[in-house]
Amino acid sequence: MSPLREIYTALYDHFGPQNWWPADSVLEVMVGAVLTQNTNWRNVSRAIDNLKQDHLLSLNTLHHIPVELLAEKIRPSGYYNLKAARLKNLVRLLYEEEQNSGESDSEILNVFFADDTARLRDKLLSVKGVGPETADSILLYGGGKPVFVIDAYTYRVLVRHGLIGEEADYGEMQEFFLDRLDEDVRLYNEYHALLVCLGKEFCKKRNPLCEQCPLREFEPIYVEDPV
DNA sequence: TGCCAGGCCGGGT
DNA sequence: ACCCGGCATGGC
Repeated sequence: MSPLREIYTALYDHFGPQNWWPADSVLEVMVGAVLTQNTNWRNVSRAIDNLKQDHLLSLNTLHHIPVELLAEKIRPSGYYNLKAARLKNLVRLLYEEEQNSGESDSEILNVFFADDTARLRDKLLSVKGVGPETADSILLYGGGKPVFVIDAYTYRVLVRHGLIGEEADYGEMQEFFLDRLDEDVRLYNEYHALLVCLGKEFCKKRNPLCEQCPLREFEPIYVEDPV
């Protein structure tokens, strides 16, 4: 049995189902995916609350709001000038390319996601400020596509348990999972969420030994230069 | 108090 | 092809 399967079971038994993404709409998933870049979710949550309170969480509004004002609203999420521009870039892809000014957000987004996954990924990656993790999060958690999301925690877990080399890049890690797991959106969803859950509690940069971690039985190796 | 957080881009070598 | 600094708030 693949260690990936056993690791999943251990995480699931320890943390239980995560039912990601924490959002009320597909658009909120996409906005959250940008705002959470290298940022604690607590701060992202505040920024999204600001947008909701001011009724700014719609494609039309986000498209027309001045970028400076948007930046002010998402301030708690950090890198706010950068992220405001990135959100505008992403919304422009959805709002203008789909040319559906008369339709609702959900209709526009349904049309957007009704496309080949690989082509969707390319479209998302063409947006300045959307990299592989943000694109894949949007595909999996927003569009329900069978894509495995890799992040810094995933990298740490794989390296610290000797499953992959330190030089592994995003694509190699993604391939590592896809080669060893059945194609299953539900599984991909829970697996990444569980890895993040694990990371927040047990796999931060400074505690490479993870002695209390639910994965301590899976041949953890000491990493001299903590990744 | 410094380090860290669910990255990504652009410039330099 | 790498490597690195910049981006920025809030929690512990």
